[in-house]
Amino acid sequence: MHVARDLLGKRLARIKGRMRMLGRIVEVEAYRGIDDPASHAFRGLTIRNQPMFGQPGHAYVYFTYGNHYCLNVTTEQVGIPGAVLIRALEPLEGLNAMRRLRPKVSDLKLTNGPGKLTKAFAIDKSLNEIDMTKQGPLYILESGPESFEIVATQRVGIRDGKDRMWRFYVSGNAYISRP
DNA sequence: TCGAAGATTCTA
DNA sequence: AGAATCTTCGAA
Repeated sequence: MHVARDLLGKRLARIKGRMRMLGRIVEVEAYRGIDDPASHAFRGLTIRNQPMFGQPGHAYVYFTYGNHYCLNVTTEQVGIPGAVLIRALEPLEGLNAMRRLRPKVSDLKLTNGPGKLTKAFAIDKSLNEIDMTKQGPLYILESGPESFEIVATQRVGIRDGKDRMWRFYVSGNAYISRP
């Protein structure tokens, strides 16, 4: 599947006019509720994790380490927390805009991490809770038939919950955050 | 109200 | 290997 970003480029890194960015989802991680100690929802509902308890198919964007936004897509029915963290994309369209937003970085490193791809796609908390199942500023697209192997590993950057193999990536893809 | 940690990234 | 950087959370 793909992530699409449509923006009107109002002096955003000097991008003018209508701009569209597209990336293929090549790495994700799953997060759940009170049964998942690595999840933001582990200790119940808070202001930050509210979207995780909301409608499925919506964006959950959070800010971390004082610098970075991370993009999740919610997965479960209302009242049941769950989300998928988008960890890496393969850039497909709008490469020039991404290069503007992440200067001095090779194309391979444009979107190969959760904080990097939000920077390259100009995603911040203003897009929190947006419906990603419908065309709009940020949405998910079916990518048509593809053939690839999926690798499952431990999730990255967590303390607890390492026993779960809930990180998934496209085998051999060059845009993975780490091998 | 305050202290600590964090689903990270960049630089040395 | 270590700093940067600030929001969110939970305990006091």
